[in-house]
Amino acid sequence: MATTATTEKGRRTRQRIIEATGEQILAAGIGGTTLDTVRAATLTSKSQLFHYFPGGKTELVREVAVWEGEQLLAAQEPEIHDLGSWESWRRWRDGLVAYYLGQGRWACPIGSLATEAASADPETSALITTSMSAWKDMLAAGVARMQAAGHVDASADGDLLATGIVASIQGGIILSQPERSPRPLEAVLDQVLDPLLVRTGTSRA
Amino acid sequence: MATTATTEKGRRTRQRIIEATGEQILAAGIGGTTLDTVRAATLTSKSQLFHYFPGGKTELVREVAVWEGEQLLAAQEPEIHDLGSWESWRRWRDGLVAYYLGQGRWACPIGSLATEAASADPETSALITTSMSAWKDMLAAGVARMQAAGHVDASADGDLLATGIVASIQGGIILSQPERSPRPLEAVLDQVLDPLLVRTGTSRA
DNA sequence: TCATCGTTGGACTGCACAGTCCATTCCTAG
DNA sequence: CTAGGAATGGACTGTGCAGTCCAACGATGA
Repeated sequence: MATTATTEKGRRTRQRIIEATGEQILAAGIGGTTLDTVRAATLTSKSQLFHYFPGGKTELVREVAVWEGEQLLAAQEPEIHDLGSWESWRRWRDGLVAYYLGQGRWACPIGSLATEAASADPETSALITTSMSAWKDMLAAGVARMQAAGHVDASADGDLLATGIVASIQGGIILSQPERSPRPLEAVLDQVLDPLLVRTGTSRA
Repeated sequence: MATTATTEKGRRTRQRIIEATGEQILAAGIGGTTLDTVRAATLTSKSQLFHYFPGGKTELVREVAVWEGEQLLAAQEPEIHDLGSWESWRRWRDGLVAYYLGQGRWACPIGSLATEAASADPETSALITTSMSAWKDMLAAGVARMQAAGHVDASADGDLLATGIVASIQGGIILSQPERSPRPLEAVLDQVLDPLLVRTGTSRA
């Protein structure tokens, strides 16, 4: 498999294709993204697309899924590695909302891929699940840190809580999308983060 | 516009087309649903599709969106009109999970349409928003009933809470989908319903 | 019984788009 | 400066699919 990327130049071209495709998918969905529009946006040719992605569109979409997954986590640095205090959670929350806001479009690169790929390409679907799990695990680690610090009930199921947070983000974005407003996302995030943010030292029965 | 449905027979055919299309969209997405597969599934002909839906696939999808919106609310009867007690909320919650479970596939007819249509057809997107809002409003009314009965803080923002619930459902399903398990959905639902179910120590086994 | 309108059948058109193929240019090592 | 592999250009093919068109069938009222 020495085919796909050998030269530095080649790697950059390949990366350019992935990123442009990601943007188009975010804006128009997988179905609304064609190899021709990608080609136009990247000033490449058809042969390059198949040179770097022999598996065609399917493979390209998969690479996009992986890339977006990494980007999403990267966008949450450095807070995602902290999350050991209420302040850190809040900064993380604000940063996340800002990230989606900066996206221009109210859609999660991963979430939108998830729904569309689920019924089309199981392998892409699996990649996305991996991303989601990694994300959830980092949040769960944060919850565990809160518990270790005694800020949160040790009896709470951190994994379940983290799952709820991720789900809330996804659902919040779905509702934010048509409204073109961060409100729904913020509303649901605040609700689900409540147990982490609210109890300033005192626990709520 | 007497074109679309005059006879009883015609109306039934039209409805059959809508429902079959809905099923296919749920299973394969809008992009994965073609007029030919719909034609095959309904034992109709191309001309019938365009006879009943002169606007073509676009119009058909819109009708599906409306229909699914109604179905979703209908599936929550009669609890959705109550929601004045913890028990009612719990029954509603269980019924909803059961509904999605019975769907065979972990996808919300409305939610999956939402993401895919958002970037393709603004009008369909608007229809879905309407459905979502109606849904949210009914839940908000339930919250208000809980408040009126003194079961929930009167100071809570019912509309925001309802938004959070809907968002949680959508997000929960996204995560439930690849896992093929109701867990994530249940996890997030329980978290967001917590303020409604937990208060004043009664119930919540 | 005929006339009219709704319903149905299915062949046909046109296009958008994934994927193929070969020719050409660019880069770098030797 | 040259040979070979990588990178690029772009014409071409095949097909899946939305949408068109016309011809036939069926019911209902006059």
